[in-house]
Parts: sequence; structure tokens; C-alpha cells
Amino acid sequence: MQSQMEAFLERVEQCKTLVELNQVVAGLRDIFQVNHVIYHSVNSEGDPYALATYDEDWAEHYEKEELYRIDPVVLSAFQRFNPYSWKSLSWEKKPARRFFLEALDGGVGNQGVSVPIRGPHGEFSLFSLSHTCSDEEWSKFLANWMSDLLLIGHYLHAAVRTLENIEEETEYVSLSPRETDALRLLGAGMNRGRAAEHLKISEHTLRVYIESARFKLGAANTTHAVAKALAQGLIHL
Amino acid sequence: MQSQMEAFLERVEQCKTLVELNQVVAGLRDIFQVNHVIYHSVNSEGDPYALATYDEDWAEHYEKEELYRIDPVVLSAFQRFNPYSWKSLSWEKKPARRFFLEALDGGVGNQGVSVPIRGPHGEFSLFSLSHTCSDEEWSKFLANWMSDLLLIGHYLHAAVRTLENIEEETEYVSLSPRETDALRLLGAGMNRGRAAEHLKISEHTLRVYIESARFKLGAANTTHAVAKALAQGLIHL
DNA sequence: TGCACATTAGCCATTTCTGGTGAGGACAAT
DNA sequence: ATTGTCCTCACCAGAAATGGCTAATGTGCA
Repeated sequence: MQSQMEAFLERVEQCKTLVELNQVVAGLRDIFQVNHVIYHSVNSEGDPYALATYDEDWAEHYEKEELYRIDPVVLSAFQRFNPYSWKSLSWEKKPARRFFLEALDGGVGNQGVSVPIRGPHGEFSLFSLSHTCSDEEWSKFLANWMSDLLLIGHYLHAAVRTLENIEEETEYVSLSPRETDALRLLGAGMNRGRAAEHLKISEHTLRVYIESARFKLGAANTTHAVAKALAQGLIHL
Repeated sequence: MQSQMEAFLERVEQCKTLVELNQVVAGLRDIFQVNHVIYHSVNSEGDPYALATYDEDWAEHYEKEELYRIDPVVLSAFQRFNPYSWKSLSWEKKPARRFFLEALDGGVGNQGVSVPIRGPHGEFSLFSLSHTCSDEEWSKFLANWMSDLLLIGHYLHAAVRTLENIEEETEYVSLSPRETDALRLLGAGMNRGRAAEHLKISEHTLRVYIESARFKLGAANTTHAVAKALAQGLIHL
């Protein structure tokens, strides 16, 4: 089975188009013997790539009703680091419970696992498996495959990055230390006056840093600059 | 060897203190038969955790001279997704070349590999191995262990998260759809007028969303609110 | 040496944001 | 049935940010 995984990862790496990748990924259903495979990624440009082996009805319904706004799987994806079983989420509230029933009806299994993956420029992707089985069986499944799920998530993200040429779009924006400081303090909620005080420079000087950072980042205003710097990992909150 | 890796990952998971983790990680030198192991992570609070098996002289020199500002390994860490060999970086520029020679002198090997890992709240960590050998040997080493390096990076990050109680600090703030929209558009660089236009509501209404979002997030101003929402994964750029 | 860039500092006019207060309707939960 | 939350709209005064100017110093690179 180990070799099967290696073979799969290699196949992912060798995909030359997204269509081809779709097919390879869908093949995971057979490898893992599960009902569905879902993969979606959001890059910084905002154009998402999504793949799911769900019925079209459910996919359309989901999209049309903007169910991602209440889907606990999606909502917690951005908060998690480790792969998480869908059972570990809170399905208490009414909208979530209704969503769960709708999903069951739409062919989604009662069990699932999601692997969140983060890339350098605020890219985010979520790789999920869904299945129908008992809690016990699913726990065993997860314990067995956790590491492999992580690797698959990583390789899929890498493949999408490559196929969408995200790698090369990396405009190497480097901020000067002072510019970084300025954005960090503003992102922490200080106004210019207090930030300048904190850095022991005049407010006028601070403005120069903000503006040069804005210029470098191609940002329209301070908020935009801070947001971009955060998303690009240039500063941390 | 596979089982050795599993055993290692398990040991990482069972660490109860950072000191213990240090020891376990240092043990990687024996497992991989390399000169040095380096791990550092930056969380959202800004207090970093760092571990390196380097000589103290080099570590102090590095810290004192703020060499991370010119270290290509660190600089490119924020741009990369896949593990990268240090040889693949650009050592052309003068400061980088000078740094490389200093590092060799400081006991760092001529080869290295780094694995960047990103967590949910802008956390970032870098797990690296350094060794002294030929390019060929190092290529073979990397091809052999790539997947394991990824897994180790992930598990280390997870362990540090747990030991620093980052997981639990997640106060689950939920924004309404409109609040989310508002912050997202502001984070994308729009001013209130255009954002309101985009959402087809009056600017006055938009302000209400911004302010209620500010209140919920405990933010001092719009920039702070957008930054917090981004850091908490409530919006995406 | 000259060029680029980081760092520091200031002024003025205009635009934008913030704080405080108020109000009505829709919808869901208890 | 009432409480709560969300969505919508409005005014006003004061605070803050922005755009457009100039200009000194020091450092590093070509």
C-alpha cells in the first residue's frame, strides 16, 4: 500500500493539465474505497479551482444557496492546522444541522475528513474525503491514513500551483525593516500617531514608510497594504 | 526505516514540554545522519521558538548581526511552498555570498534543505537540515526523504502549537455575511464609497457593518479589524 | 563617483473615516 | 410573544488619513 501511495503522488506530480489532475484525483475513491473526494483551492487572485465527485444536483444546490457560508467543514477549515474529522465539528446549531441533513440527502456521506493546506501568498486549499460508515470504522481509517492524507493534500496543492503558474507570479516584494514595522503596528490597531511614538520617529516619517510600503505592494490605501502584507506573510499579527 | 519515522512522529506527538521536544528533534541528526537540525517558528503573538544544533558562536553571531535579514534561506522561506534545497537559492549577490562563507566557517554544512510550514493564524515555521556532502549525495538524500521531511515539518509545527496552547486561543468570532463582505472589500483596497457601491447599499449602512465587525473583533479601527479578520481566517484576500 | 534606496523631517489642502445617536422592518430563537 | 440579531438608512462634528510638495543624511552597489 505504501508503494501505491508513492505511485499516486508521482502521478499527481506528472499531471500536465487540470483536467488530467481531476481524473487522477477522482481515482482516490478507488484507492481509499470511499464515496467522494473533494478538492478546492483559493489563490490570492480569487479564482478558485474546485473538484468534487458529488452529484451535480448537490454541487449546484450548494453553490446556488451559498452553503459554504454555513458549512461547518468550510468555516472551520480556516481555523485548523491538522486534518480534522467532520464529526469533531459543531453541528449543534440549527442551520448547521439542517445543512447536515440536506448534505446526507445530496449524497454526501455521514463521515468525512478534511486536510487544510496553506501556501505562501494566502493561497488556501482543502482536500476532503467523504464516506458512509460507523464512527469506529472512520476512526480506524483516519488513524491509518492520516500521514498519507497530509502528503496528498500537499502534493495536490503543489500541483495546482504549478499548473496555474502561481510559482512564477511571485513578485518578490521586499519591505524594508521600517516599512515592516510600520505595517505591523498599524495592523495591530495603532493609529499613525501612536505607531510613530512606538517607533520613536515623527509621524511624518512614519507616513513615508506607509506610502513606500503601499507603493511596493501596489496597495490602494493603508488597510489594503496591511492586508496584502499579512496575506503574503511579510508581517504577522 | 518507515517504522523509525513513525516512531519519531509519535515521539514528537507525545512531548509534553518544549525542552523535551528539543531533545527529540535533536535526535533527528542521528536518524538522518546529518550535521545539523534547525527549527524555528513564529506565531501570531510574535514570540518565536527556535532550536538549532549549531555551535553557540554561530548562533550568537547570527542573532547579533541580524543575519536573517540577508540569509537567503530565510528570505525565500516566505515565498516557497515545497521543501527546497539550499543550493537552489540565489547566492549571487555579495551579501549572500559573504553570508555563505561566514556560515561555512560557523560550522553550517555546504548543503541544506528547508521545509516551510504555515498555520492558520499567520503562524509560520521552518524546519531545516544541514549537512556537508556532494551535490549528488544531497540530491539522492532529498529524493529519498522528501515526504518524510514534509511530515516531520507538519508534526513539529503541530506539536509547538499544542505546547504553546495556540489552538485554544481561538475565540470563535463569527461575522455576519454582510460584515464579512464589508471587511473583505475593504481589505481588497476599496474605500467605503466603492465598497458600498459594490454591495449596492448606502455608505451609511456599510459603516454599520464595519463598526459592528470592529466591535465583535475588538478592533480599534478598520485596518485593525481587517487584519484580525484575515489573521483569523474570517476573510481572504 | 554617481545612482538608488533607507531613514529622517516638515507643510498644506482635501478626502476619508470615526463616534455618537436614532429608527424601522425582517427573521429566527426561546 | 418577546428578545435578539441582521439589514437597511440618515445627520453632524471632529479626528485621522492621503496626496502632493521639498530635502537632508548615510549606506551600499555599479
